[in-house]
Amino acid sequence: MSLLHAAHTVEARLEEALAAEGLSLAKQGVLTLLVEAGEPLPLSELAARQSCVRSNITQLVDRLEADGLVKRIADPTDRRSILAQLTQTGRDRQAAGAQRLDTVQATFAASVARADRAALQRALAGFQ
Amino acid sequence: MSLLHAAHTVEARLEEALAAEGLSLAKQGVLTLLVEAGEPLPLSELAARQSCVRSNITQLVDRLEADGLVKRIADPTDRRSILAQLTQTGRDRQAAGAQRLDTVQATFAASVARADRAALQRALAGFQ
DNA sequence: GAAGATTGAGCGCTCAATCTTG
DNA sequence: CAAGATTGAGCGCTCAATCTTC
Repeated sequence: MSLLHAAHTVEARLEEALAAEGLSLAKQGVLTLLVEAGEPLPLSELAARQSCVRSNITQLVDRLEADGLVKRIADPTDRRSILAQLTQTGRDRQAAGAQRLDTVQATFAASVARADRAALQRALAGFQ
Repeated sequence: MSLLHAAHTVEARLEEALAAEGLSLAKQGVLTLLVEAGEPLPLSELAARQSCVRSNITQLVDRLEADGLVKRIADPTDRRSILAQLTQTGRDRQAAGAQRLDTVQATFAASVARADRAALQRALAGFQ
């Protein structure tokens, strides 16, 4: 139960760090998927990988496109599908965001005693 | 980092359990504060105890009132203040919700090895 | 002026309904 | 008919602005 409280605290700090780049965890998540893929991805593929609903991605990409971080392009192989393509700004911003996240993550990791780390991993894995 | 994922999983299950009573974690949180207080509370007091913004409580109480679980009444000691008062339905529903939460919580607690419990508590506390 | 509550706008998420293309 | 995307409505949350009361 303190799990929810702890997660809320951690999430708030990560959001705060990303806000310095004009990003959010949701936006950074999509940008990172696109960077890792190395090519444009269909919106439905993004939804599947984020295990969320398609309409969520529609709106998220709306905002990413308004920010100039992503562009919608047609899928040559299927006219129903729409691909999300990173812009150069999007690529740069993702890298900056990842850097910010790493810093915060290191702070939290340091707060967990070495002896507790394995137990924490085990316990969290058990919740899946 | 798997912390966020685990918390999301747990939260989803708790929400699902409360949905069976037409409740949510947010609604149950406010109802529980009122039950524990044993008397009507000012909206700003609810916001303070949930450590959230006042306008959040305004809208949450709007929905609770629409559900017939809570009533807004005037504060006799301060005409700026508005008190949230439980209805009988609200009291009953909170008890039912608490029961549902206990069940789910027991399930998760059982999934954590006894040996890992102390370490988990320590680690989570360190995140505050 | 400061503290109470509310409103409007926006983010992130869900669901149900719709429209186009396969 | 099924799969792609979108729209509209709603929950839960934040912030900035407003209005009333202290």
